[in-house]
Amino acid sequence: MFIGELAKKTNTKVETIRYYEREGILPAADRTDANYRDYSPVHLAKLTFIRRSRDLGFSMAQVRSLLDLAVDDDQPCAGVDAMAREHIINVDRKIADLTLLRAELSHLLNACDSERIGKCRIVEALGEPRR
Amino acid sequence: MFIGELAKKTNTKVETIRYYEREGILPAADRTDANYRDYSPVHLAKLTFIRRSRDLGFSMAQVRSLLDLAVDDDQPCAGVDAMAREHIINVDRKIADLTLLRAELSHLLNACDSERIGKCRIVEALGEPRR
DNA sequence: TCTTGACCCTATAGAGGCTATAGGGTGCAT
DNA sequence: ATGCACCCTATAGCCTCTATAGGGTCAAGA
Repeated sequence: MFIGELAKKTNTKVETIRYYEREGILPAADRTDANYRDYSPVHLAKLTFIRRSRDLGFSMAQVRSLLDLAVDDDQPCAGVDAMAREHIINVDRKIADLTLLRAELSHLLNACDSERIGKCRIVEALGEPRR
Repeated sequence: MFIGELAKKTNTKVETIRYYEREGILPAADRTDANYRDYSPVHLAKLTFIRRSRDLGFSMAQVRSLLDLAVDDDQPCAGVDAMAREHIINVDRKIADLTLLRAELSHLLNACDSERIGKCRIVEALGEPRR
């Protein structure tokens, strides 16, 4: 399949796919006589993996090491597991922060409804150094 | 406090602080006779807020607008109200996204039966197109 | 057969948000 | 007075894409 089809299937911009190839994160595809990239189902799976990992908030470097871990059949679980675990901690912290911010924002709305502008404490809500 | 101390306290690079000042998102500090920036606790809270917000995925423009809400002079209620409402929608969407992501990550963890080496399905799971 | 239009190619530049480097001043301890 | 860690400005570069310019390829239709 050509790059456009791969792009559609993985919901990725064509330019981004070429960028991934330049970065060496997606293996180069075979070329047709007309020098078109010709992708295989393996590329599709790998790119899907990359995109999904990026969506889940892993950095390029992390995706790289996830891919490396995937190649090594011996101990993939421990490494991948550890990365996911660490990531979950971050996500939980973010959800907590956003919930705080949300509360302050809706407080602001209520203050407004009661005709008196309340003090906005959004900075106070998130302005404290983390415990 | 000087810029280095502020940097340490907020886990921010000195260069980044100066960048925020140039961008007008963090107010300029007073200067000492030697032209050193001299920061107050107010700067500390504001910068902490900025960093947290950025970490939560708000763009610079969004952080700017959140900070505008915090200017507690009597602004026209309607404007503040509309802005706060908009941000709440945004925050709710972020919370929903992260909650989903959290579920997926913990699903990933479950897919890893670490007792059985070589049977890790995390990698497979990431390579599947999204249902 | 010739043209049109959707695709493909490379190379390069730009955006957003930092981060690093060069070249130099400040201030305190030894 | 000499180090050394810190501060200053100005400018260039990095990361992850995304867009643009300038140009080939190919199937379908006039």
